[in-house]
Amino acid sequence: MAHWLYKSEPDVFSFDDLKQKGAAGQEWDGVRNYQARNNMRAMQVGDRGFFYHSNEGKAIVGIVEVVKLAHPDSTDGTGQWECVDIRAVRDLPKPYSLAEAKAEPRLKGMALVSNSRLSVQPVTDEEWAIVCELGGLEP
DNA sequence: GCCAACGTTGGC
DNA sequence: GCCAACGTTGGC
Repeated sequence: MAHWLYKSEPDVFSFDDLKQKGAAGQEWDGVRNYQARNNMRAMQVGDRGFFYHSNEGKAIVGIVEVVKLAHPDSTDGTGQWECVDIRAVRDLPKPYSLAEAKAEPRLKGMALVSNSRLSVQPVTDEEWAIVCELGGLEP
């Protein structure tokens, strides 16, 4: 099962906001970047991902799960943009900051560190395990 | 608030 | 199809 990372400015839409949406989750709309869209097209229902707060917080704060395959973005009039729906699974017990990720040699290749502008990123299994562990989750 | 990095646009 | 100009993102 593949892993992902979603970025959001908490001022606009935070992990708490996603938790409010409950089990049905939230359409991850508004993404207007081809790479990010392609990543979402590759997602399967049940794929887990990290939820990252940009600007304010700058940390991975929670775990999310894909609940609906990529479909046309309802906020898009052109039909060329798609998105998945995601739901909140749980908080990361210890939010894992960008500064920590940058200082962790094993995460040098992580997209969050090396390509910070991509809003929906793939996460390798190894990166997933490292961040979960350092974020205080049981293996 | 500044600016570097990146993606997109549009003229040629 | 190249590339300069522009807009946006996001860290600092």
